[in-house]
Amino acid sequence: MSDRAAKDALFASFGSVAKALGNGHRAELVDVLAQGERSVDELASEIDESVANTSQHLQVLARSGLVRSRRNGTRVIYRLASDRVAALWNELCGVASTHLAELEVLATAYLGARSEIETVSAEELAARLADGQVVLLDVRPAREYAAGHIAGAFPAPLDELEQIASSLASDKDVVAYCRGPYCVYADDAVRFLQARGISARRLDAGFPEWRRAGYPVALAG
Amino acid sequence: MSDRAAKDALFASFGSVAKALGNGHRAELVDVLAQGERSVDELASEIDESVANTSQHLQVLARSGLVRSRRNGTRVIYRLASDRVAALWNELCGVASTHLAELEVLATAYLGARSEIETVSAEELAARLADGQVVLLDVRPAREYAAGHIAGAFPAPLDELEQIASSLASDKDVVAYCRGPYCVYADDAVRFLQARGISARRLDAGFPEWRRAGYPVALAG
DNA sequence: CAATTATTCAAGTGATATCTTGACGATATG
DNA sequence: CATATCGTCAAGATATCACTTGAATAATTG
Repeated sequence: MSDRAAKDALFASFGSVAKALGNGHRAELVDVLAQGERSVDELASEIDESVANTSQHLQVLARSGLVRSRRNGTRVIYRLASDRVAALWNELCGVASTHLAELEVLATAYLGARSEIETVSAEELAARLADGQVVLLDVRPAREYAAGHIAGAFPAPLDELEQIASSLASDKDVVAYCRGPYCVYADDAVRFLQARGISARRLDAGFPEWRRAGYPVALAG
Repeated sequence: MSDRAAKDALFASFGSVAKALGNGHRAELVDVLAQGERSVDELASEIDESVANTSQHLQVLARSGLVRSRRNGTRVIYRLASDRVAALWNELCGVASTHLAELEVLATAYLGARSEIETVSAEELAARLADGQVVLLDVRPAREYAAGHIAGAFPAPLDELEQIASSLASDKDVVAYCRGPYCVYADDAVRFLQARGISARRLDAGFPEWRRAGYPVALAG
């Protein structure tokens, strides 16, 4: 093989990994899988696609090494190949939001105007958690909290937020977090709480980023 | 717009950035641009593609925000939009090499067996440079050295390596570096020096990674 | 202003991706 | 073993991608 052919093959191989992420549905699959492993069926309903199509997208991700699968009874469970994949996804989102002007428009269309939603950095949150002056709410679906959450966070899935809101001590800051910076859950929670007179902020990242940054977590099992 | 349509559009937009990297030629363009800005013409000959095709690939990269261009006389000069793009590319290569089994085969086909080529980490190199016990050779093309190099490195493009080799003091360690871990130049240089009885090692990264890691560099202008 | 150089554009062709549909395979359960 | 569930496979329609070719445009030079 000539040098050029070998070089082309090498770069095509790097490219194939990017190509695997280069589809909205597959990107969303990676985003969901960053929260924890899922069956094909669950993933399909999460991204609102058919099972057959979802399965095929998962196989594309698997062929490029980004995800792995195992069988559990009649189910096949997919997971990210490693934390590095989540880190890559995160970096990709960061680059996109930095350099792609249209992204802000699309994010606003999906998430709503965020001007009134204050954020907290991971660093600040870690410090305030240590002080015990903040109530931290994990507003993701219950199973994601169960799979792992920020140390000290309370489970507060959106459909239970009403009851939880009534029991919040008024002398503490409330912070909500969810899957990541482009997830609606925390925004929805903050707006909900603000509407009831509770001032709340959102963590500017999600659980996966928090964990990768080495801050304290509580993991399942 | 429904939530689902908005969400699809958002993730498709993230995916579009990955898609831009999801082609071997575009990946190679990003790899070259990580060394510094280049004209379309230069890039085309670097990746052995037609100018028209290269131009079109560059426009794909530009549309996804990964590169920018400016005109200089009759030439159009492209550059990476920011260091974050190089970091993303680096992370992508890392994930690919970690999770894609075929990559090792392809890398060996292009770079040759690396078993006899010892590497040095950036950390170790930085320490030994401070001691003054190492001769550091930048074996990239001259213009890349000129655009910026590791502080203390000597220019040693491959076609001048013969003369340089004869003037190397024998009481110092020799380390070569080039564009990155998948660049042949440093491997070729180490093999060349070894064949003349000079024991040499290669830096396990390239100049872009060194610079991003915050180690000392000398930049043009 | 004509000629030159560097780049982009537009059109066309073959290859690849995406999604749908219906059939098939694997595992568990009565 | 029959049946249900979950996932994958295979085939086909449509859209998009990659590359080539030749023409068009932009800036510079004589």
